[in-house]
Amino acid sequence: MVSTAVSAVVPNRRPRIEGDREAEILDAAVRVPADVGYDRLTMDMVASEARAGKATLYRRWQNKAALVVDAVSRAKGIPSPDMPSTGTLRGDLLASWCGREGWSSTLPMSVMGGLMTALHNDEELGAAFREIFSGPRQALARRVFEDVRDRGEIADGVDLDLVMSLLPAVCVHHEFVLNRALDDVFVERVIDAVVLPACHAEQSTAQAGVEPARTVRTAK
Amino acid sequence: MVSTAVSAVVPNRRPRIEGDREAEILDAAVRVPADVGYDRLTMDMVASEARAGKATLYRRWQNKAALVVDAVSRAKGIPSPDMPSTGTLRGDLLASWCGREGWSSTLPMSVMGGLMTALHNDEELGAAFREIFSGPRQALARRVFEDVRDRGEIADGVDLDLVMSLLPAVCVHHEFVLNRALDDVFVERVIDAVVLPACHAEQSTAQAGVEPARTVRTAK
Amino acid sequence: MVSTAVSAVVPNRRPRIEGDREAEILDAAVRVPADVGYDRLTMDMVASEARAGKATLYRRWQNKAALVVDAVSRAKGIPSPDMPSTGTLRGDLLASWCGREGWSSTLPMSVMGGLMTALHNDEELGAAFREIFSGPRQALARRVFEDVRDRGEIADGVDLDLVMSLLPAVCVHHEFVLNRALDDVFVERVIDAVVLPACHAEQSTAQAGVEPARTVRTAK
Amino acid sequence: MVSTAVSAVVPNRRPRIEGDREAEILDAAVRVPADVGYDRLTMDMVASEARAGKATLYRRWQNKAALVVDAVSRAKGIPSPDMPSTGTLRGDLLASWCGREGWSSTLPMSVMGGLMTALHNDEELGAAFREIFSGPRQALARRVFEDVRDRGEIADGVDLDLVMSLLPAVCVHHEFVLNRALDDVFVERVIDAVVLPACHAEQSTAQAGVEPARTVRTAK
DNA sequence: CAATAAACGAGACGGTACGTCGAGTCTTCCT
DNA sequence: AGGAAGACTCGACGTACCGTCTCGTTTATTG
Repeated sequence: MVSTAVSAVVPNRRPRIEGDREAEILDAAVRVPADVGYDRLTMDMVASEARAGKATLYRRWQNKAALVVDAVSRAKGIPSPDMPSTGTLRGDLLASWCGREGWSSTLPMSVMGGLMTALHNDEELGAAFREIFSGPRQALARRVFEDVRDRGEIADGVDLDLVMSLLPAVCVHHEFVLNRALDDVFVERVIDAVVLPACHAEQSTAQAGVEPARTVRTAK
Repeated sequence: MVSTAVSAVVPNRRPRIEGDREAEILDAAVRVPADVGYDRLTMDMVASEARAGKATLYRRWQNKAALVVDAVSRAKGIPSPDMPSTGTLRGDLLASWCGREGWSSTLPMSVMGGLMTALHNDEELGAAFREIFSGPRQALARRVFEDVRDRGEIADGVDLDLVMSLLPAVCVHHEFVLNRALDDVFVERVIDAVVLPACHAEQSTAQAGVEPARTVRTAK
Repeated sequence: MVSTAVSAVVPNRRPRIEGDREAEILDAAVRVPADVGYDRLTMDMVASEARAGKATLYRRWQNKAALVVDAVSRAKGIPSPDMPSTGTLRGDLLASWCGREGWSSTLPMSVMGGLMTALHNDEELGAAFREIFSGPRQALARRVFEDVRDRGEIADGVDLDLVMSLLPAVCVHHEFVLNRALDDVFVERVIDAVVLPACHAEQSTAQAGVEPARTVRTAK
Repeated sequence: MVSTAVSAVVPNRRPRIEGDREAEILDAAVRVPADVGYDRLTMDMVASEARAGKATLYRRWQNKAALVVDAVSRAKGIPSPDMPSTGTLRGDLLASWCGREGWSSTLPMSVMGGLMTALHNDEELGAAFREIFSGPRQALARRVFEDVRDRGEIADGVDLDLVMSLLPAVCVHHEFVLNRALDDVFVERVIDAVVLPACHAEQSTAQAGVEPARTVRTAK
């Protein structure tokens, strides 16, 4: 479990100024690896950058990965939930994904890449990451998409979880698998060519009549 | 550059059975980490599993990541290029993604997660990975999609590269970011709800008249 | 300088029961390490054993070694100066060294071994130790030996300081260097075979005529 | 167990030049702490002085103490067993204890003080120390004393082990407990005033008739 | 009796060294 | 000659303990 969660749940005996030092350390942790990347980042670097003892680091975070997850989450900030609607799904997506505040500006994208290993090896850490980092972002996205559906812009029967994940999925793939730079132009194209069509598609099982999937699957 | 390329281009001094030992080592490398994941895999493990000296490993591969990339590529195998067309895009996709031979069966998905770090930190390695692993798969997919387009099943103006990447993108995101298991049912749903709609969408810039993106972007 | 001196000299602002708490802590310090030895003893152990804060410990003693020196001194107790004479040197030595009250019963001999390091590295601490621990014992011994000499049992010209130190020296060597258990039988043998002969020896420089040390020393 | 013993007993699979690197490291270990003392000496210091990895140190020695014991033993050297007899016990003792080659020159006396802790806490290490360091010295001394006894210079019934230990005992006590510098003059005085009288004393149980120890011990 | 200020318990903190582990290199021996 | 075996350097990891510091909380003396 990551510290943020812990300090929120467990009422520490001595509240202290509460999270004071923690914040400084996380800042330092983000400051340091901006240029080095996750696994060239050492705990000693963070410690000396924050003028902290390593013991202090390990008292609050179980290990390096946990600290970095926390630091990255803080650095990216939780997207402001009071994002004003632009009236259309297209507008909302562009607003939240493009520009200085958008996903593209996720400064430590390289750091996230480095975390993949740890996130997959340590189930608990992965859970913390999804809770702290992905969670709020998904919640925000879901709210946006629900609003839009309620306004009738999304066809009935469309799997909200799926369409919601399209933009992140394509962007992550673009960045990590294809190793291509992400820019606003690309994001816009994806929205127009993928997300909106998926939202407007008739019920996704409509084509079942054309050709049953059974055939293929039984073939294997 | 990774060994496969090297050993293909450079005529090894000692002809030997040619690549014989290499294959054994790669097999060992896949055998070992099936359960441990990339960074719990050590070179010593591979060496002793293959009954080889570490020096031998480093003689053929520049480092651990290069070896694992090679091993994973071999293990997954290059998809057979002579996949018969089923007559529809939907059928072709289901055929190549589902079942025992499909993406879902990519055994060392956990290993790939571990490689992310290395792929991002080492540009050369990333290139090798994309060439050896992604390359053939993308080429195959491209051939399929081009065939389909030539048969008229994909609207004009659709960005082939983009729609081609949709299925992998969503699957990778599902597995790595959401940490959910991939199965044939999910793949089928994605095909129906995302890929096909994107293929049938009218020219992706058509909606520009409805509402110019400019407006929104300037708004932020 | 060690606390005992300090607290005696400086009139504490708040008189309190005066030294009350100090005694409790020293007792705790002796209680704890009975089985662990000096450097497996931690200040936290002492603190929690005494239900005291570490700050309290460091307010009274400069460091761990100072505390342990004090604790050991107290534990051993200062030998009662009113030891009755038995009429012979042999009797006095046996009386003060053997039995339950004797040196052999110096419970924290293992602790003393652990102090060696600190005593040698920290000159000030060593001085305090010699003053608090060795001092009173030497003074007592000196009084005994002087009495005995006055009674004529020790030859003139014998170096009192030297013969005084023989028994402690041999015992310490036995225990620490040879690592053999000390018991009353051994102490008695040393008295008879070493201490008494040295006391009865004619003037120790008498043999200088026999063979001058010069010869050898110049030889080097 | 300490490395010397190990490498002597266990026939290493690969003999190597045998002890090559080990010797270099021990030299470095002695070079470093000459001025700092045992516990200000760190493994990293030794490692970097010897241009060795810490892992190498820990592969050969179980811990810091074991390494230092080995290093000290080597540095002091095993006393040459072919010391020529001077014809008298007094001469032999002076020859072996005084001068540049003597005990006084035991350079790392401060280091030894630091080892006391470890020697007492770690039984195995203490045993190794006594075997490697004390052993040869005691053996040499025993040979000298036996020769002397055979020549008739030591009275019958004298406990050789005891008189043998007198000089070391008094010197160690002088140095460690009294914290006084050891010099040749002091050594000579001890020989004359303590060792020789003990050697010439009549059978050590002779005094039993004078006054039985029982009396005193029952008195307590 | 209430206010005040020192001393206190608790324990977080900076720092330093420990002992472990893995990557990648280098050496020795064997076949 | 080339490879297996494995020792080697390097450097990060996570732990332990020291001695300092900062909290709130007694506690005893004062007003």
